[in-house]
Amino acid sequence: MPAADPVARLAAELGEAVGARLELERPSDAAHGDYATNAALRLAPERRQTPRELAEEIAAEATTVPAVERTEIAGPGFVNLWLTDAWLADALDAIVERGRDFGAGEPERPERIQVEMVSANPTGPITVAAARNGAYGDSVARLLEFAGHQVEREYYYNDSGTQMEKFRTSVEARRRGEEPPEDGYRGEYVDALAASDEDPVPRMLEQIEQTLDRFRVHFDTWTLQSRLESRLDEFLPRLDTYEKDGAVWARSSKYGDDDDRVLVRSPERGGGPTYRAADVLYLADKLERGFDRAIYVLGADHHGTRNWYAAVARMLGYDPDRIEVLLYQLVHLTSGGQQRKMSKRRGDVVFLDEFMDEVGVDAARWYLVNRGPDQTIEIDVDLAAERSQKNPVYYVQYAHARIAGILRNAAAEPSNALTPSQPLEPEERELIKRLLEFPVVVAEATERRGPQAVPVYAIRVSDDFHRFYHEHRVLGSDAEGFRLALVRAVQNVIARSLDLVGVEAPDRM
RNA sequence: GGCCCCGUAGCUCAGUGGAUAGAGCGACGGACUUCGAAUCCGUGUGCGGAGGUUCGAUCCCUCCCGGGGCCA
Repeated sequence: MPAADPVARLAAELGEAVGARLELERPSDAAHGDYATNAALRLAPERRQTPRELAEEIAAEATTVPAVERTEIAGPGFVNLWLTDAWLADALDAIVERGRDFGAGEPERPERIQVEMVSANPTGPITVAAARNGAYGDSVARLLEFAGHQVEREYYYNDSGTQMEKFRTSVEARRRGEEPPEDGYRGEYVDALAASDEDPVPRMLEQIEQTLDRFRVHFDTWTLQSRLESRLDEFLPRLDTYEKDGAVWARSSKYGDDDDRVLVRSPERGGGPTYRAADVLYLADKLERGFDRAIYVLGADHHGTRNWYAAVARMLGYDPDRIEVLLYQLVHLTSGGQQRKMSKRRGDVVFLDEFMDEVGVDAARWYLVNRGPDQTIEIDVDLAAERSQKNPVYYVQYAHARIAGILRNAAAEPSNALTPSQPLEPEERELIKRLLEFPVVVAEATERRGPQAVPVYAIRVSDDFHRFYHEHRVLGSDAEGFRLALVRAVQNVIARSLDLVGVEAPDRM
């Protein structure tokens, strides 16, 4: 736990007084105090005491800590704690002190991490499905950076496979005024590419990069599959392989995969390396480049590759824990209550650019990372496009803009120093405690690779802020200086939360 | 047939061992002479089913039912 986290410090202090490590959580019901601990329930068996007895002892010890105003034992053995206003005011100071870095991690050993994402072959514009990959992967990357790691984002694509051939053939067919082949690519973008004589692949890549830049996903490196393929001969001897039916197989089942896999096709089948061979080379390439950890962000249809990658890592003598495969489920769009088709083949797929045109970049990012990766997303495009109170992304942004408004109107020097309200108003206490959750929220979101916790949290902060704002004035109040510090801290946390999921925090709306 | 994901309010979804399970949308009613009403306040229904582990299960385990996906 970072030392800058006041709650963690308090938990440590209490733990010392009690003689055991304990955790504090915010009870769902305010009647149960500011914080509560279940330490008595956890420790009762090993201490051979009843939970209630132990809770009595813990509660008694806890009152020796200055921050604790009073305690209460409840339920089967919870210890509920009420904290002094002074502690909460100090905690706010600590938050303000960190500024926009409040909640940032300080890992003992920062890692160098590669996040490879999107990686759609340049046979067409980025789709909404691929955009979920980018929204998810980029948010995980931002979280890891905020946690103190060094992150590089990479886009990998196959510039030489059969799909690329098919793509080029399709464009060429259009240039001759013909229909693309049966299983080829079609659609307005193919016609547009056919209108010029240039190689369509670089142009497509350029368009993809532009789209993703607009989506605020920026890549450090772009890697071509063809660059790796030349190294196959170098790597085959390092793998556990055998020949069967004229093909070269990896004995991956021995290393945890479900089956053995073909690396080089038999001469009758063309004799070339399979995409699995490219997987091997790419995985080795990543780890050779010195990343402590290589994260793959893949659609759930690739779930079978998890065991395969781990097997490859083992075969090559790498720690498989350095490889991480993050999977996410599909995206469906609905508008007017109707589900939109998402088939690429039929050409009725929704492209990310259209989606952003329709709902805006902020809403696009928000709605694509708003749900857990394991959850199939259904986005109501009509709602997402609505710039109103109905739309949570604007609800959060509005809280930020409202605060910016207060700060604009504030005099250079507050009318008084950081004198808190006496006593603290309930809305102020709630708001401070909410801000104090932030380091835990981001740490867990990072650990679980679950960025959806961040927007969910941002809504709660905004809730608490709007309620505070409605009840109390900042400017001209007896606690003006204190409240200015409070709302500035809220603004910082909202801005950071939004930034972690790639959404802007406007000062005006 | 094997594997993966999901099943929580009318709808879309949060909630990965704690107390009386939350939010948005949809519905209805109320609040602006004051820092931005894109705001606030109020009104309702729910953990697919059956066992098990645990002081305690929406959460972990097993089986069943239902939806989606991948492979064969």
